[in-house]
Amino acid sequence: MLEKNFNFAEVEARQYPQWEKSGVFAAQPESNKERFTIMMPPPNVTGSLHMGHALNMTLQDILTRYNRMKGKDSLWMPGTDHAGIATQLVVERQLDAEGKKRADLGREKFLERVWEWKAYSGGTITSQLRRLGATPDWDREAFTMDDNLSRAVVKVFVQLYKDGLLYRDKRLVNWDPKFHSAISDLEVEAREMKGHLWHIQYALEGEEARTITVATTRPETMLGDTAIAVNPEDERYKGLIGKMAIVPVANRLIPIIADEYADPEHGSGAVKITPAHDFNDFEVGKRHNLPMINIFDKDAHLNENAPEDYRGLERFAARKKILKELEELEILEKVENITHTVPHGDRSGVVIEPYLTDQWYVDAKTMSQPVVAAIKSGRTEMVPKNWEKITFDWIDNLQPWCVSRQLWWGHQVPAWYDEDGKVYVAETEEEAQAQAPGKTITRDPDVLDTWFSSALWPFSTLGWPGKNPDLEKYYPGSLLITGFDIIFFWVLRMMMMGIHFMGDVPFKKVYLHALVLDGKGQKMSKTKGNVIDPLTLIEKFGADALRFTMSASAAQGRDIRMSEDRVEGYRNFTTKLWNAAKYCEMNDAFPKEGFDPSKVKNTLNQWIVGEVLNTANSIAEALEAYKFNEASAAIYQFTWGTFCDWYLEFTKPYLNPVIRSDDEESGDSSAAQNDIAEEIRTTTGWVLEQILRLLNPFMPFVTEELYGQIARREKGDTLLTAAWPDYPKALIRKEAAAEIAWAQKVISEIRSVRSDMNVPAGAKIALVVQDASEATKKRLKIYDPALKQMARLSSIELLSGKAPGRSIKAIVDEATLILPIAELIDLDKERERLQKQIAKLEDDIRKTEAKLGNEQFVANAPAEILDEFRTRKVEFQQMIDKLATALEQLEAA
RNA sequence: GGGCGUUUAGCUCAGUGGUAGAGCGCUUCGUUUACACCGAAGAUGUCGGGAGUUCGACCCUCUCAACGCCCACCA
Repeated sequence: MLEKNFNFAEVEARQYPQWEKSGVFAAQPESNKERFTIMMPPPNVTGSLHMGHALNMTLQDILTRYNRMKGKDSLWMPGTDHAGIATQLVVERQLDAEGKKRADLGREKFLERVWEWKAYSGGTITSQLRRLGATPDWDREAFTMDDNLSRAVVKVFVQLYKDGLLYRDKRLVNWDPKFHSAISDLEVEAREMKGHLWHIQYALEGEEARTITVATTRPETMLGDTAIAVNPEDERYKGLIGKMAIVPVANRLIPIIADEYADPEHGSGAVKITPAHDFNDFEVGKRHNLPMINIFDKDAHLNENAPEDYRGLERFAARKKILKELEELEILEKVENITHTVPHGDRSGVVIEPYLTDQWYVDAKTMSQPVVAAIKSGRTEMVPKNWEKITFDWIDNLQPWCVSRQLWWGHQVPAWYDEDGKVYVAETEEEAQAQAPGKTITRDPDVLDTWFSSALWPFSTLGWPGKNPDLEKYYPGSLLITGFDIIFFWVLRMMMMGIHFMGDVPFKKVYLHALVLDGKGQKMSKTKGNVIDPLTLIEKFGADALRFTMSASAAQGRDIRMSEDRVEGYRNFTTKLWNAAKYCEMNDAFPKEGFDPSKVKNTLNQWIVGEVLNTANSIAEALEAYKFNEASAAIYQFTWGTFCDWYLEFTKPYLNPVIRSDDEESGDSSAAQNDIAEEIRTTTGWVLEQILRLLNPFMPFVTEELYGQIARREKGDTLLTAAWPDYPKALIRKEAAAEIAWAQKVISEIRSVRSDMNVPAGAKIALVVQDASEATKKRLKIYDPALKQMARLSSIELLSGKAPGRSIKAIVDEATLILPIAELIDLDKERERLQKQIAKLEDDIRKTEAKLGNEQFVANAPAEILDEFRTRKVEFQQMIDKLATALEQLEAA
């Protein structure tokens, strides 16, 4: 017997290890089944599960399970990422707490610490994925710093260097003064801030009375000025071009140059040029061969290129000091309050400094051209489609990708330098040495951007650069599911690398899902303290409920607001299913071997069997189109709304002898009734089993448990290996569906009337049908037990001619409901109800008539629409007539 | 500044060129042997404003507004 409630905690803990042990998560490279490959976006190895993962992983697991059931050889490749900066930061913080710095330990010891931390916390995220019920091929779990993946990184680096797509260059980078490292454009976050625009007068050489005014938001950088630029068309300054100005405080001479970059409309029209500390100025400087004076050190403190009393000052302290000095010199012409965007490090949170250094760059622009082609030709398709355009726009403005980081945790750059600074790129030190005979070489201390190694994920995890049969079979992947927030960081870079090294796109489709926000629509973040922990929800409502919430919320193109109410609602759904199964068990309604759903005779059974097919089709169709919300809605609606609310209720009278015994008029022999009951039991069991299969990808735990205990309680197989139902079209029986629709309508109407008339719940009423057609009579007979049970009727009587005077009627097709218990009825209320209904119908008729009276409509509307309007009108009129009769009779009473 | 998205029932959100939908919440009723984490019935909307295309617009076009996100070097 099933327990009273679904104990999800117990079931989850018991089921998962069994699944994993059974080995069905594993791909089957030897099989010749059609394959389904999906690469898990590797989470940070030392991280823990957040809502975004829960969404992302649930969707992947649903499709993996679905495809596995469809009989495909499914590879869901799991793994984790070393997450360079993030992980190094955590360990540095730990050291900090011990009062140490990473420099104290030295590189080797520090890396040992990081590996220790990885060993300690690295299992968290993967065990949490198991809690969620995810079924990737764990045996293949990869880590971006595994030996073979690291080999791939080196190989790629060297090859790109040889191909001229990777090079070392001295240019401005986004420098993070806190991490002492370069970061990529993508890791810079522009934050809007209040600031000032200072107008400063620079004196001209030789004519100290004349000045030229420049405007700047960063006065401290004037110590590195090497020119003033004015627009060549700017009449105000034409005469000054070629003259020299004096940088205040620094007392250095700089030329006044003409450059289009200076916008006469902006500021004073003259702009100071600081090539070493501004991206635009850098370009201007290159155009005019200006010297580049770097005035900062790696902490963004002023260095020896600044006047002596500024050296060592932090940049903002320097700003204060210089402003004070300018004021004293009375050359601070004015100060404007402005809001502007200031670049910040997305992880460090400090202001990013454009900084002149040597770094390694990937020629992303060149490499992304084939990516554009692949997307345009449809070799990789993005879902939703609008991301494709955004992608193209981004690629259009692509800058070289700075891939070196001045960190220790990561893949060390495979480049060596000799005493003269000449660089040797090679896979090993021996090879590098061979290129530099007789020289002493030292390795580049920098490591690569985390995303460099994850860009190789689709093939490095399959054994590349080795010759691995897996690579042949599973590349390119069928699908990538990830959040749109890492489309530039990761998706496109995988495409660049995949196309370059594998000669083919890494995946055929990319499904980009939205972000998970908190209940108020805010991004979840630790600093805001609004993070909802998926593990908490799993503990409270079960993994199935959380998974279903994720799936049901995943409409395309919209962020998801996470609310606990919704999870609770789907927890209730698991309970509902559990109880339905319990009901089946109580009624011996189990699936039977050899049962052929297309052979059922009873209308109810024919109908439900067709509904199962419709539902299965809807789910499959929705999943193939990545409409997870529609798929979820279909199975939810069928299970609860169709199976539980209607089918089980409809069939109860046939299964329950107590209810059936007071039905003596149905005319069926008890043998025939037994046959019906038997068919219902078998069908019910079959439907339950289909629900368990269809729902399994979404709610694996509860379905597996019920499958084991009810549906396949003797054989002990599992849904993991069960086939996705493939039904014959013959299951659809239109006539049966129409019959049941009629019965549903009758029952709903009777219920509605009962309720409106305040008939006490316990009181049974009679349905008296006047002048019924033969078809209606037949139907009434077929659904007699169901009508009595579900609409709480005492009897159904057939009358011809006028109904008894003191009765009240409501209309259900031709059926007339008569309530002989006049005392129970509030006449005024009933009159009001009828009048209201009539008024509404009359209004509907007016609208319909107006429509049909419109010549253009009649001329242009398609036939079926026109017909619909005509029948509609007739129906409305019939109902009004019947209601009017009822009202008449009411008045008579 | 550029781009994108959103605006539908009290809340969270689906949705389609042909008389508006779900879940939650709310109201009323209900201990009928699966289920109160339940069942039945019900109320609530000029589908953001305006204009246009169409026989017909919540859906297509334009425009305005509000909110959100992304991108951007304007000193």
